[in-house]
Amino acid sequence: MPELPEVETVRRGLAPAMEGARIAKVEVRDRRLRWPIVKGFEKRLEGKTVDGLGRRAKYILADLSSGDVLVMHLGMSGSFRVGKDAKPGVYYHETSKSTAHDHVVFHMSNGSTVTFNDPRRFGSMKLVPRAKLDKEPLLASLGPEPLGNEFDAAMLARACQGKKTSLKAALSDQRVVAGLGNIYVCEALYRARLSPKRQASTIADRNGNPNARAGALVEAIKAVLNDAIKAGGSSLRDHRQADGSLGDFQHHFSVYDREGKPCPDCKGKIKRIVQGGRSTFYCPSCQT
DNA sequence: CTGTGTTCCTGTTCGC
DNA sequence: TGCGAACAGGAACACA
Repeated sequence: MPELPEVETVRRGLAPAMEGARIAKVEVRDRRLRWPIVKGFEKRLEGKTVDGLGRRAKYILADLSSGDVLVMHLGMSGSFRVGKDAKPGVYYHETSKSTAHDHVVFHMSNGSTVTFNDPRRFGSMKLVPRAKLDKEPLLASLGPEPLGNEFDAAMLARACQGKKTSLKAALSDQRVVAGLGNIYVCEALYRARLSPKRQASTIADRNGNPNARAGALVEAIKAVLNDAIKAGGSSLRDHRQADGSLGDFQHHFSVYDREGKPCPDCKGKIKRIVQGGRSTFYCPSCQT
């Protein structure tokens, strides 16, 4: 659920509380995330300063004064909340009276409390020495950042060259382009007027050079991500921003979760199909 | 190597 | 109203 725009929104929400601040204490209330939080995790963080908060694909990266980087992923249901001077073990933020699923709490020296909540526990936290970050398996095979200058039609076409799989599957593959998930793949394909069922290789010629479809797709991806970040991300279900407010990009969805509703363009019915076990929403008449 | 299917998990929604 | 089934989805992993 949290895709690139949501993760970027979360990063921006955490920055005021964490950047330049020292981690005074770490409480791990449940170590069972996607991978167990390792023994010694807390001690390796306590007393260290967060020099900067960055993002790569759907990962948030906290640069620490110790030379470690804290690599965090929200999984599908992960969220952060920022509070002030919370009482340990009582409650951790004003926006919730419950500590259910509050798995990790960072008490910052500036009085802020940063709480990681994740009901489904698909999220993860891992400490990696900065010098080894480029070798980190979680990050090493990620494709280009879609909002970076280096991501263009030529690069996307090359990544899709010879691919027999669908455009939906290709864009969902983090090795092709990093940070898209089910929602923004659907929305980008709609904006580019390309069918999710189209073979991925058809955005390139036989030499891997981009055609007009590749150009349209790159522009659509960048536009939809920028629009979503501007709106503070989407908040399907209960996904909140770090300050507790709700993003509102879901009100701008053209096709996602709109089965049977009219296409904004041709007014035909939006269709839902299943690809790779996941729902795909698209307009069969506009998207070819 | 490539492409596809399975699995982890729990809150929400839906049909009876 | 209550209850079980279906569904949601990021990404590692297994497998053909």
